[in-house]
Amino acid sequence: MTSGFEIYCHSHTNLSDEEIERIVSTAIPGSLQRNESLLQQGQVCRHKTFILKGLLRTYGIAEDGSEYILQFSTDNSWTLDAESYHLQSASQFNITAIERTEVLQWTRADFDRLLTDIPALNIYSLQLITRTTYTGRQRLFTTLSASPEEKYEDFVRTYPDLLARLPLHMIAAYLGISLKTLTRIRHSQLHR
Amino acid sequence: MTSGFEIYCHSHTNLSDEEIERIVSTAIPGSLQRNESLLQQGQVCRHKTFILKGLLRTYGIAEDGSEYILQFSTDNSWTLDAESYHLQSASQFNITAIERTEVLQWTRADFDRLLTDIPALNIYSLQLITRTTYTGRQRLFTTLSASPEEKYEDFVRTYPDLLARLPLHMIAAYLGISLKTLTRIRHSQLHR
DNA sequence: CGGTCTCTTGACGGAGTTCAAAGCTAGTGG
DNA sequence: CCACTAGCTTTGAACTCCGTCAAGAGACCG
Repeated sequence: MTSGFEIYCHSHTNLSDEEIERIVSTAIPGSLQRNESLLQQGQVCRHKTFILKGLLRTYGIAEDGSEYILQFSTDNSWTLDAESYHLQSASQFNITAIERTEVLQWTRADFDRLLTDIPALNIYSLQLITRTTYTGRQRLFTTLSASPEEKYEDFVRTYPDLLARLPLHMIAAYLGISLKTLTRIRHSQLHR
Repeated sequence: MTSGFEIYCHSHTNLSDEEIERIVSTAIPGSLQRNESLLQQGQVCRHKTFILKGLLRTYGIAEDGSEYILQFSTDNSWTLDAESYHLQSASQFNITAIERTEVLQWTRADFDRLLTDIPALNIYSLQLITRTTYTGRQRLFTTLSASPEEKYEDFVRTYPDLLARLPLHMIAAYLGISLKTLTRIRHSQLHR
């Protein structure tokens, strides 16, 4: 059986078939219902997760109880709370399924062993974390500098495919604006 | 001559004296006047930079010309535009000295060789980038969720030492609020 | 078909921004 | 060493955009 993960590895890494097979053999498959959580605030993030299909959000809860979304993760990408995973500390964030989601997971111990044994995986991991840093910077700059309208336009440009799969209030929670403002922007853009 | 860099390496890494010496021997020392730039928007970031003493800011310019600060970097820390450095692409950001600053720099080629040859340096680099990712997340969440007042309090808590070294308009540009609002907050906090 | 979730809209209030002016400070050059 | 200037900080007035509250219509799911 050739899974989506194997196809992904072939096109994004230099891993050999044997290496991929070894990686897959230690993976734990799982699936999440809509609204089911992969990780909750206060828990330790014990797995590295690859998303075969579906949609997750990583979010934190502000003091007043409102939700702010740091990241959406969809098909063929990785998700975890890096800090909690590496330090085995309590996570401040939640990761929850927006749609039914199929995942592969690795425990820290298993994945560390793979990293030690497979140099190509190590290189790929490094690329990944580097890219994460870039997009994070970009996101921070936009969040700081852009107006609500610019943020929305940027979101549409960057994630056109997500637009249809997300309720508006989550887009608002991602952009850091109120639902009201988001609706207002969308309304004003119709009349152009 | 034992430089601040060597002392730093001893306390923060597992590098041996010989390794440290090798690293230092390929470094290019430099110094920046107040307001002098290490990197300007559009240039390629050709060096990895360690700050011996001083204070730098990394910032971007929004479309309307205003400045937003992504990061302050001070004594015994590293700075660069990671994306520009790794991809040798044009940087979107500027890095400029706030105070007179003494640095050590390595070219990409030299540092890559060091990384290949010295495993302990590799491990340290990985820790560093991992920590960068954490703080970036934290920053994003605060930027999204906190009120201007909370942001300021958080800044004071996190960087008490920087407070005295920075003009207020830079703190405002870091927090993403107007100078006016920052003054108002500081004023209101006096009367408590 | 009933209920929950989602989206839109209106009225209102307020926090933050912009613009402008003026006092203060510190660094520079004569 | 002093005078001067440029940059820094504060403050005021007016405005505007965004958020909160509230209500209602529509869509989707069980």
